[in-house]
Amino acid sequence: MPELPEVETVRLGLAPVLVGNSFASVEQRRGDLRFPLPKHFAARLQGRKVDALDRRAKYLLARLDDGEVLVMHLGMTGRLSIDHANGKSLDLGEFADEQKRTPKHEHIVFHLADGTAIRYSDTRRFGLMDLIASEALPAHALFKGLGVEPLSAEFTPDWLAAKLKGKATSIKAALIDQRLIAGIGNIYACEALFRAGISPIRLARTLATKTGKPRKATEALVKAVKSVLAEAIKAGGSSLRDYARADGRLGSFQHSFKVYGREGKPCRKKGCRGTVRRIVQSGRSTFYCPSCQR
DNA sequence: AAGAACTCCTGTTGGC
DNA sequence: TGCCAACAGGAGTTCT
Repeated sequence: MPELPEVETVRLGLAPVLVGNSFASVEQRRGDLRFPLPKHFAARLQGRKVDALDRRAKYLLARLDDGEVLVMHLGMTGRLSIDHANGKSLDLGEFADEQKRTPKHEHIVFHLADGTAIRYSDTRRFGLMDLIASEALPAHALFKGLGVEPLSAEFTPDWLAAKLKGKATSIKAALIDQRLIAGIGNIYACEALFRAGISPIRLARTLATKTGKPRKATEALVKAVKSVLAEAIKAGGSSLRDYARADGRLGSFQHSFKVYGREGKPCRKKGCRGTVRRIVQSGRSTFYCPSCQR
């Protein structure tokens, strides 16, 4: 579900209410999400102040005043929504009387000192939360293997070519491999490849020369990845099924999709008469235009 | 050891 | 209408 732009949008929406605030209490309605929640989760959060809210890949990192970090991953259907104490929450209206504030898939509620509540719901429960000491984060299993941030200055054609050199997998699979580039998921991989005019089936190693130097296409791909992610963040992410911003508003980047979810529809590239196709690569749908993506 | 397949979980959708 | 298979912004684990 949420990829880098959606997680970043949630971070931007959450930071103003969370940073500088503290946890008055935490309601934990089950013992696990994808994995068991950490021992004494609610108790360890109680009274802690949030010093900063960061993002790494698709993880949100709430840095606490005791040196621990509240790590959150939204999985496919995880959703954080702000429930302002004064006035009604935009997200809660639908649950009005019947299910009185305990919707079926709302698993955790963070009650903040100022009366605001932050509600975490996750239908499929592929999300995760953990509490990890700040200094232990880089070496932690969840983080130590993560690749480069695609919007950072580190992500360059030279860097990418060096990583793709000799890779036998498809470029699409390489793009969503979090050990290489951290934060790209199925949608933005498809959209970036379309922008760059590169076929998702193309072998990753063909994006590098024999000596691991970038080609024209490598440069186009880096540019495409950065631009599609930046534009998606500006649009507040993409809202398809479960994703909404922390304040309940929807993102709008789904209206800018050129290939994702458009199987059988005409290619949107100027002058191209192709038709968008859907194929399956390592179990995930890939959408692309066979006529203008080579 | 790299790369692909399988797995977790629940809900929705489309075809017969 | 009902039933069932396919599919969904992810990623750790297990196979080949």
